[in-house]
Amino acid sequence: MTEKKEQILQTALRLFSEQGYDATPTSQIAREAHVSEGLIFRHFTNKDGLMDALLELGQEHLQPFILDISQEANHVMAIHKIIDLPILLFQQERAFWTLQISLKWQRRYRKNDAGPQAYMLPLMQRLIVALQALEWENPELEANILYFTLDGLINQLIAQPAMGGVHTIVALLKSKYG
Amino acid sequence: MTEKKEQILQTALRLFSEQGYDATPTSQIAREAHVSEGLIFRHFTNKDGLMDALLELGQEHLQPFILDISQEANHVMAIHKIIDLPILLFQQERAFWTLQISLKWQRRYRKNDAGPQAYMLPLMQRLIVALQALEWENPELEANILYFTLDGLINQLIAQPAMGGVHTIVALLKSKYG
DNA sequence: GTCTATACGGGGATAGAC
DNA sequence: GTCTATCCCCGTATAGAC
Repeated sequence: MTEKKEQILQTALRLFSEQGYDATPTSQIAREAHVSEGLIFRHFTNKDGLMDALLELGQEHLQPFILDISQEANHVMAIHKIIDLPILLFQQERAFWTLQISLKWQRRYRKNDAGPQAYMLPLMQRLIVALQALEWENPELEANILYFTLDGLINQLIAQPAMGGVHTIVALLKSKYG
Repeated sequence: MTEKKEQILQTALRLFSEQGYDATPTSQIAREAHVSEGLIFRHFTNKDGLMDALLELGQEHLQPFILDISQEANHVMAIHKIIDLPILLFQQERAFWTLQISLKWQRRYRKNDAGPQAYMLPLMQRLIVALQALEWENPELEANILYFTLDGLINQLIAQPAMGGVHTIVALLKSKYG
């Protein structure tokens, strides 16, 4: 991975997440990455290829978190880690997340229909198991509800980054589950 | 409002919500609305004007629901009506909602930063009052959490319309609040 | 109100030199 | 690996006839 190639990825990630995929011309990416436009196509074939590369990178960055939670033996800890995930990811990989989430709504990229929430499935499984173990009455439904809540939370974080009181909300949420 | 103008609006709403704003050329709108491309610009000045018209229409369609809930005197009923709103809106105004929500992620349309969730504020206010009256410990935080949950729910509905078990989830959610 | 024809610019992508 | 120059299409928008 050359420095220029990396620069392209980084710039594209920023611009795609800020402006959207369709609204970001390759010329702008090239300009802000201090790179010739042709180089983008040398490295990534076409604009779609550039996006694909970004999504793969995002997946890789996400893996450790998923793995850690899936393997967490303590049920309450597992739930709390899942609740913490939105803020954690947002702090560390904000642009990646904005991109992933906004992609859900840019239907051109339907090929990733399996993607956007597919990586969440292991977490859902772990969550259901935890709620069962803690003897909740409707583990599946409750898992769904919590999932929605966290989805709403991360959406809010992305839409309004300076949002205050997030940690209070997360704390209250944790207290509800164990 | 002539028939052709209405046809343009309807077609644009469908295509914008299915494909996104940037990914939908005016030529396609014209073709599928069985209208000349020039007519779109006669009526709406430019593509942005067309979008603005759609957003305004969406607002108008939403008003009755907001008003009804804001004026609901019974606290538990108010909460339940708010919980019902996502499914209700989704059934009646699916395309409008897909458009509104996807707009949040198509940053080109930032001028509506006040819009996307601004119309939810009255509901949040009503929700906080209701939770206070029902003597919940942290009305504001709880209102936030419920708001996130409903946001996640409507997102899920839009992303996966055939989703089963929605009503069970809504029922469980209602039982939690009164 | 509506259509046809057309202008104009910008977008993605390629060729070829270094 | 990288840049410059260039192509071509398609998207938005306008002009003018009916």
